[in-house]
Amino acid sequence: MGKHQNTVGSSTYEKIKHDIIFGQLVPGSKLKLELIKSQYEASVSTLRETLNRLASEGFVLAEEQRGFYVTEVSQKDLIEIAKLRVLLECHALKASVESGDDDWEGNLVAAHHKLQLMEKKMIAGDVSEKETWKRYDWEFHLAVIEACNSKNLLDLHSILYDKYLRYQMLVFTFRGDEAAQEHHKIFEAALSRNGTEAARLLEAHIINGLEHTLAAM
Amino acid sequence: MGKHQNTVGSSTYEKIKHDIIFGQLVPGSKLKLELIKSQYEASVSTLRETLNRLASEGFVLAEEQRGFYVTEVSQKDLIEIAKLRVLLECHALKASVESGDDDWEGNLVAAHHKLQLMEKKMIAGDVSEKETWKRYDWEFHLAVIEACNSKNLLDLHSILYDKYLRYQMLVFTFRGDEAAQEHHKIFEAALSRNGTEAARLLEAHIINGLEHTLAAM
DNA sequence: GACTGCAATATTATATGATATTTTCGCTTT
DNA sequence: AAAGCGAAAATATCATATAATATTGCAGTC
Repeated sequence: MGKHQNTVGSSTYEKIKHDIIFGQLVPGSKLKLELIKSQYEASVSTLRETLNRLASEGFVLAEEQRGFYVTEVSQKDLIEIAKLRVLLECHALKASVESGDDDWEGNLVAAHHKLQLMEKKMIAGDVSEKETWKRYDWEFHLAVIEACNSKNLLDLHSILYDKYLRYQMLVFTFRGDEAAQEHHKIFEAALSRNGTEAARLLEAHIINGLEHTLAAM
Repeated sequence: MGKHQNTVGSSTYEKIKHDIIFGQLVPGSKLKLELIKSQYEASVSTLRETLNRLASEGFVLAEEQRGFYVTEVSQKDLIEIAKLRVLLECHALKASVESGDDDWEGNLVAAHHKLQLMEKKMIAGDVSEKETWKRYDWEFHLAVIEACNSKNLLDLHSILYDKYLRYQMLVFTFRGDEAAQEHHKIFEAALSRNGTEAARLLEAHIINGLEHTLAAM
């Protein structure tokens, strides 16, 4: 399954989104078209398409007739996002745990296993694979809620996750063993179909991450 | 405060979104660029910007290298949207009722009053101002939750409301007195700062609307 | 005779550079 | 200071060129 050929549009979308989330494009900075044109090797129109998409997802601010800006960050915004993530992700978790089938379980076990391996590496001091860790964390959280049976909910969650991630990357300090244990407990509760408990643990996990990030801002 | 001059981009965005919500553009139909170019009097680039925005909001499906389509409708999708609206709007309501100040109350009273007037008209048989009714309904629901203190939440809600509205318009049959009474009860509970009760009523209101719409599909 | 595979053609989407508007900013004048 | 006036810079829009997909028509095969 080769990754399918990319259009200029979709690959600049990925690149710019990535650069916003990982802090290469600093919050509040102006995205002058001529400037980023050379940086991302795409024409003005293509960039405008991309920036419009990112604007409606909330990563970019589009000011009518005066250009595009990387969305600002603030403690208030982070708190809002964390709370929304709790609301949506816990809701999805409960639904998912109730209706997940064997495929769901298999996927979840695999995702947890991979995440755990990566966490061990990072706890041991190897922080070189930040991006892979991020992907595994994402895949784990997605695997838990994937059986929630609502595409709309998963789509919203995906954007919230990325916004939350952006704040984590902003202050990047790995929470280490603590977060790993939380993941493990969520995993166990979900697998034993204890939705209420899993949701409680997930909420604590997100709020702990929030406080960790807030403290570092 | 005159409505500020519109760019071609933002006005075609409004128009196309409107035409999707109100059914002028039929679900599943292809949005061929050359065709809609003449229809909306904008260039291909401008249209692509617009369609990309609508795609990330979920009103349009963008299929890489094979164009844009009006998002399909389905009962499953409607149910998902209604459930999400319950989740987000009830949450926002409780927060709003807890922290709303005098301005919030004033706004809410005004919005409810206008909606009530319009509902009386419509119950009396005048269905000519569908669009105005829609706006007042929106303004009322927004007024209730506006003090929730989360821009992120309000933004998500706004899109969900429009998606829900699209289904209502699809089968348009006014629920009349029933809905009007529900609105009134929600209003009273919110004003008397009974968040739990107001949320319960709001949930019932949305679910009743859902069932009404499902039955008519 | 219907079906499959392939090549030529037409249609459509994507991407670009050029042009028209609008905003920004420094300079002058009051 | 504040307001008014350009020149410069940036954004918004467009028409066109390029690349991809869909369609059609024709051979060869079962």
